[in-house]
Amino acid sequence: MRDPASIPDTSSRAAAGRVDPGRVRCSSCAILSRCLPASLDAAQIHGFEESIQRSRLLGAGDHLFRTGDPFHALFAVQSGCFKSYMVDAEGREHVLAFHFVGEIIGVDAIYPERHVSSCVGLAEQNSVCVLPYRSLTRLSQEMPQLQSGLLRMMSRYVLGGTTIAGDFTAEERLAAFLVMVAARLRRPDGWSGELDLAMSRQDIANFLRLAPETVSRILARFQKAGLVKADRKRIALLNPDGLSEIAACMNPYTRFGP
Amino acid sequence: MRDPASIPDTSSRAAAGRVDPGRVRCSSCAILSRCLPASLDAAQIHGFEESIQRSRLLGAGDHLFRTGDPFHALFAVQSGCFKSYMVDAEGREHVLAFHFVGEIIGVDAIYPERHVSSCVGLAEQNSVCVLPYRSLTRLSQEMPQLQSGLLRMMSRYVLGGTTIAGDFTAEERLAAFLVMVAARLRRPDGWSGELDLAMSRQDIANFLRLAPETVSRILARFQKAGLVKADRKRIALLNPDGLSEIAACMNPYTRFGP
DNA sequence: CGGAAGATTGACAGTAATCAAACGCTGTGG
DNA sequence: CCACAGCGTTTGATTACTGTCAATCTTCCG
Repeated sequence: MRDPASIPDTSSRAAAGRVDPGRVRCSSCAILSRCLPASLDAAQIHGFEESIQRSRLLGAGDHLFRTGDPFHALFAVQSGCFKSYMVDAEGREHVLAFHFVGEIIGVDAIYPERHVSSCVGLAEQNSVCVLPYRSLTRLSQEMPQLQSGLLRMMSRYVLGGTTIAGDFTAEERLAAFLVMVAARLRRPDGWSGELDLAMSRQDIANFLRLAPETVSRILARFQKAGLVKADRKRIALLNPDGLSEIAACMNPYTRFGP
Repeated sequence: MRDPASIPDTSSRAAAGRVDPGRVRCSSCAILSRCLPASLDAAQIHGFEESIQRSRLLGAGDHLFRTGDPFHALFAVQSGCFKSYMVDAEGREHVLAFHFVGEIIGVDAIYPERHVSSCVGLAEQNSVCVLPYRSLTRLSQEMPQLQSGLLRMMSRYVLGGTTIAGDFTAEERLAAFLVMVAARLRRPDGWSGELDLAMSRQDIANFLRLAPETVSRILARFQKAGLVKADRKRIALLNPDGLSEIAACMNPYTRFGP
């Protein structure tokens, strides 16, 4: 029933970025606690809802935006997983970030007022809330909590960007990646210890500036050491503490987190 | 007259972070056009001045703050140059960023409300304006331009952080570094083409995740190719276009800048 | 003049990339 | 139902970029 993976699926469902028929209702959203309006009170959340646009649905391989597109809005991930990447002059792909549920996409485009990166959905189904930037800044003028939330959110992205940038070994980076993804995928209502990654080995490699073969090899090494059990995109963290120890050097999130 | 470089100079001048006797006067500041209040009108700048604290003077090796310090304020570099860095569990130093005149320090500490990195002055004399964070957010509520400026500034840091993070060769990273520093050091009133770097080879290496020997070697290679003329901390860019070409792959700043 | 710190240059080693091939899913078509 | 392509992943062999170790040189001060 599905098109080949290499071709964006636009036949059996609406075109990429289809507008959801229903309006956005933050107050009844399952991920409100992890989203931008989390710090607002009920009345403010209502005002927030009024200002944001409907959500967009994207299949695997559908683009949210591409390098050079004008910047109008931030996006909050409602479901699925996204990848921000740039292709350089030599044709190499550099993955800048993965975006999980509750995270905000597009902050790097505020200053240039244009998207410097491209963003694509990775999971079978992905959806975002569209947060028009003008509305956001206008609302922030009236809602100190929203302004504060925006600044805090952006501060996290500054921190997150420099985390993987450091001079670490391949093992350290991959261990940190697994620990970090586990932390960001963890739901408040418990966690089985098993990750279902939406991204390919190639994507992971491009994010960690490694070759895909190296990712496979290190994953095999981790498995032999009893740290993980990796089966394709299904990765179980058997010994999270062991991984954290390998990644001890980085991850300021966990050291100074909330 | 100066103490050895390894020992913070606290004898011949006041202690690190000495408070400047005069109050801050943004309206007559030489670097206003490159600083946060640039987008404000005269009346707003006056209000801004009232809210910020006096400036702090730091000698070479003096710390502005250290990992773990509580976060109270952002800092705007008035003169000199600063280095933000972290020391990991293995004792390796990772330079997160260099901060030049007009740039803002401390944005990564907003979210954790604690400094995750340490920040040290590199030049002989360095000074910052202290921008208490509470005052900034309060002012931003009244001044849309200031809020906008804050968000734009942070967006740049998100972008800047991911620039060097990519998978590039040592040559590409060093070339990009030189081009980037030149761009950030350039004054509106022309530029001689000569850089006077405040940081050591070791600092550059730690920023670019290279060994200091590699920095020296590549610099020698660039010199042999007629791209630069390097004499210790004095580096002349003889062929900026050639360097830009080597660094073509990165630097979204220059591709999508203002 | 002599010592110390940083920078440079050289020799060698190691980590990760590249090249190459085989494997295992998944979906297709006979 | 099973064979076969197609793609991503895994594994192996080799290469090479960059790091490490070591020595020399320069500059700066005492």
